Amino acid sequence: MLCFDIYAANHAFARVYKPLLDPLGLTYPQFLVMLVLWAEAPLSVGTIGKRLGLSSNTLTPLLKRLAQTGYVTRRRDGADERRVQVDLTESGAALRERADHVQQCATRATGMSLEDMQALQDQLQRLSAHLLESGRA
Amino acid sequence: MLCFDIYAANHAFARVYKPLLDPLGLTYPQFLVMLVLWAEAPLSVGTIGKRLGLSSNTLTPLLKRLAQTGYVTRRRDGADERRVQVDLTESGAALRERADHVQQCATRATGMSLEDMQALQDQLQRLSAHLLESGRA
DNA sequence: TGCGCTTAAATCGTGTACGATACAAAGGAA
DNA sequence: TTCCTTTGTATCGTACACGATTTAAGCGCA
Repeated sequence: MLCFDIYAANHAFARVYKPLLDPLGLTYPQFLVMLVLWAEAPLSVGTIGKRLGLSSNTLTPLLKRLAQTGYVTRRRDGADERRVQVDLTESGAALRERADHVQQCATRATGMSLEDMQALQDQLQRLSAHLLESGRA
Repeated sequence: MLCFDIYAANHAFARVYKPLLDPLGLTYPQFLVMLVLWAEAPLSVGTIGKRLGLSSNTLTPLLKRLAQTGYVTRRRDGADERRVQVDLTESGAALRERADHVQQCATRATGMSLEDMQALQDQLQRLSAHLLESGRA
């Protein structure tokens, strides 16, 4: 079963990342949120959720922990008081360099060439698109 | 990032399976455990864990829920009282037919040919093996 | 026989995930 | 304006996932 192998690969990645992320004070999902913010910040809770496929019920407590750790700030958008803008702190932005090293370690751990990795990513993206599409039908 | 795409694909699968599994009274992880048991039963808690990469701290409550639903039984192994043998009930074994239909729906939802799917599974299995290997080094 | 080491489950605390719901702010129609 | 609907977060309850610890059952060896 394909779902089985993806489940296993996801676990395997989480296990590779955990010892690398522990010194940074990040969990694996928190790291994924930071990846999104390093690419573009500030972002609203909802926008982060769209990028990761998560909703506020998961993100709100996660972001509160990131804020408590001191990597992000959360404040109401002045223009639209419904929105909460999440931004990087200086400390959160500075973490990016150390995170790059984490990525390199993780990439090495896959044992794959960059071309194979890119091909696999393309396949997975097509797969996800198909699965989500069929969910709406 | 590859980890990102695998994370997304795993979520996408969970979302496809949820509406299919709800009528069966199973969650996605519970379904994975049932897959293992349908392939071979009875099995000890530890053996199920090896197949799925989970330990007793996750499996014990999950198996208790499966037992409460009436799909499995849990009893101490007479030969080795440390072990708990998990076996299918009549109802749990009978569920297999309905589950086959779920698998067909999910397979269709991938939008992939059987050959492509097999190739992707092989890649993922090699990837997981590499990741787990590098974790021990 | 007895002592210690290992192994198998269970338990505990923390942190995701998610459906359902609540609630306040925004935006529109009468 | 007033009401109604939509939108963006937050909250609640249930169910994984996992590190750390606990407990009990084998097992080995002096």
